[in-house]
Amino acid sequence: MNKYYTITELTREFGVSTRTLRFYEDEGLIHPERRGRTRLFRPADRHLIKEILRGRRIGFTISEIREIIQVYKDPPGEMGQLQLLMQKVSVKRDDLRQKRRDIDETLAELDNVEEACLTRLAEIGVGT
Amino acid sequence: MNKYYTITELTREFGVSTRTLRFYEDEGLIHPERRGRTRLFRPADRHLIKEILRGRRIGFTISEIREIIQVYKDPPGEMGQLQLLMQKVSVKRDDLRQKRRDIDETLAELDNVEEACLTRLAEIGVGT
DNA sequence: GCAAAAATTGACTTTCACGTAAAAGTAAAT
DNA sequence: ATTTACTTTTACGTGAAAGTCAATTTTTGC
Repeated sequence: MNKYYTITELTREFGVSTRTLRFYEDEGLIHPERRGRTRLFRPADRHLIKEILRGRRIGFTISEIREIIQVYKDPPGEMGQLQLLMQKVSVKRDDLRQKRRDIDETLAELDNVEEACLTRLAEIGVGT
Repeated sequence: MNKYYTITELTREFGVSTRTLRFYEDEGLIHPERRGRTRLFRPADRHLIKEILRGRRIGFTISEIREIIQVYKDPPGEMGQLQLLMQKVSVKRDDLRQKRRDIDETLAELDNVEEACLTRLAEIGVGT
C-alpha cells in the first residue's frame, strides 16, 4: 500500500498553492520522492507540511523552520553547536511566551470592540 | 507641563527605527503634532505605538492594525458596517485562538528539542 | 493510443514592512 | 560661531514568501 499523496491533494487539504509546496522543497524543508519528475508525497512529508504551516502561522521564517526540522533529522553532535542551539531555543521560548501574552491582550481588546459594537447596535436598533 | 516625546526617545524605548515611526505616520496609524517640521509625540501617540507593536508581534498587517485603531477613534454608525466589523472580529478571534494553540504546541516541541539537547550533552560530557 | 487534465520548470512580478542614502534644516551646548 | 546631535523629506532598494504566466512534459481516463 504505502499511501502517496499528489501535490494537489495536499494543496487542497492545507489550502496552499502548488507553488508554495514547491517553494518549500526548493528551500529544503521537504523532500518528496519522485516518479519521473512528478512529486510523490509520503505521510511523513504531509506531517512535515503541517509543522511548516504551523510555524508559518506563528511567524517563524523559513530558515527558522528549517533549523527546527534539522534538529529532528540530525541533532548536532558538537558541544558548541548544542549550546548554541539551546540558547536559540531559550530565546524562541521567550519570544513565544511574549506572543501569547500579546494574543491574550488582543483577545481582551477584541472583546471590548465587540461590546462597543453591540451597544451601538442596540442604540441603532431602538432608533429604528 | 504636557510632556512631549522626541522621535528618538521613542525609538529607544521601543527598539524601533525612526523610519519605522515615520512609516507608521505615513500609513495613518499615528498623527504626531508638529513644531515646524519636527514631530512631537504625545503620551497618546506613545500608547498607540505600543499597541501597534503588539499587533505587529502577533502578525497583524498594517491595515489590520489601522482598522482596529479606527474602531476606537470612530466606531461605525451604520448597521451594515457594524455587522461587518463584528464578523471580522469573530474571524480574528478564531485566528488568534488558533495561533495560541500553535504556540502551545510549538512550546511543547521546544521542550522536546531541549531535552534531546540535554541528553546529548550528557552523552558527550561523559565521553570527555 | 489519444485527448484532456494535471504537473513540471523557469522566469518574472508582487506585497509588505521597512532599510538606506542623500541633502538639508534645527536646536542646544560649548 | 561652530560643533554635535538630531530631524526632515525624497526616493530608490531589499528580503521574505510566495503569485503569476508561459511553455513543456506526464499522467489519467476512456
